Amino acid sequence: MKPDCVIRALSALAQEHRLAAFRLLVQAGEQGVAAGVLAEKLDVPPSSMSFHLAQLANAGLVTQRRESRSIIYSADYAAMNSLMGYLTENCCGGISCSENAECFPSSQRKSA
Amino acid sequence: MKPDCVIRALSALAQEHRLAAFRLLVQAGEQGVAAGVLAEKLDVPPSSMSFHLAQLANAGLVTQRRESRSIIYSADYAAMNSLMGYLTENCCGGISCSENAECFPSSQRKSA
DNA sequence: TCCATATTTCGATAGTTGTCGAAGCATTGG
DNA sequence: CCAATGCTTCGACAACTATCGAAATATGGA
Repeated sequence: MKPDCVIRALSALAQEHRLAAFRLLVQAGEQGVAAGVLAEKLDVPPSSMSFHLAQLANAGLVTQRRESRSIIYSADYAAMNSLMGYLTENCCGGISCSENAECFPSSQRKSA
Repeated sequence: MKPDCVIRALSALAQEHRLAAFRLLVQAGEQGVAAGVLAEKLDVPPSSMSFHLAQLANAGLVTQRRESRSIIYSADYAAMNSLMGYLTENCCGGISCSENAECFPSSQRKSA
């Protein structure tokens, strides 16, 4: 993961509403959550939510897909793993935990 | 670690010069690095460097101590571990790597 | 004491970010 | 084809952030 990309990912998560949204998406797993549902759960106007989701998408931390009228967002676990890997390697003394633990959706956790 | 504190830590790291400075501090270990040395290594004016170091300190990611005329900054591994723990628990599907791996200064790594 | 060194604080300024209503676009149902 | 729904884009504005020179503060040595 390039430093530039790391900065964007960290910036994306370094905001109250975006961190909260991302947590919800991680909990939701592959199934994802619609933009409107996130807006309602976080009590944020749709246009603001859209702005924040765009930032998360730009950082590569979430993916989006249309499903009928809704746009469903999902956490990108691979991107989050990359970020964690970078932080572990470069900001944590270099002890890697990605060798023996990866980040997975909670749905996989339960079945694993 | 409180969400508010997480946001501050992420914000602190979400900046080119600060991320670079923190990486250098992590590499340096307990010994730390003087503010002026960081400024020179990163090619940033002293006043700018001071501003960034204050942000890292405010986020609790670094500690400072005076040593003669210099102010020595050191990475706070415990704070970084807390951050990693929060991210692992809340943004990563909940698979914890802090159970079997902690973040330590590179000096400890070599001797461990 | 006086000067040099190391760093921070202050102040001005440019740029970026967050907010949110209004308007626009895509999709579905009548 | 029209209206309703779901979401995004646009535009304006306030708030925050980064930058950096100049001045202030702290320390150590002559």
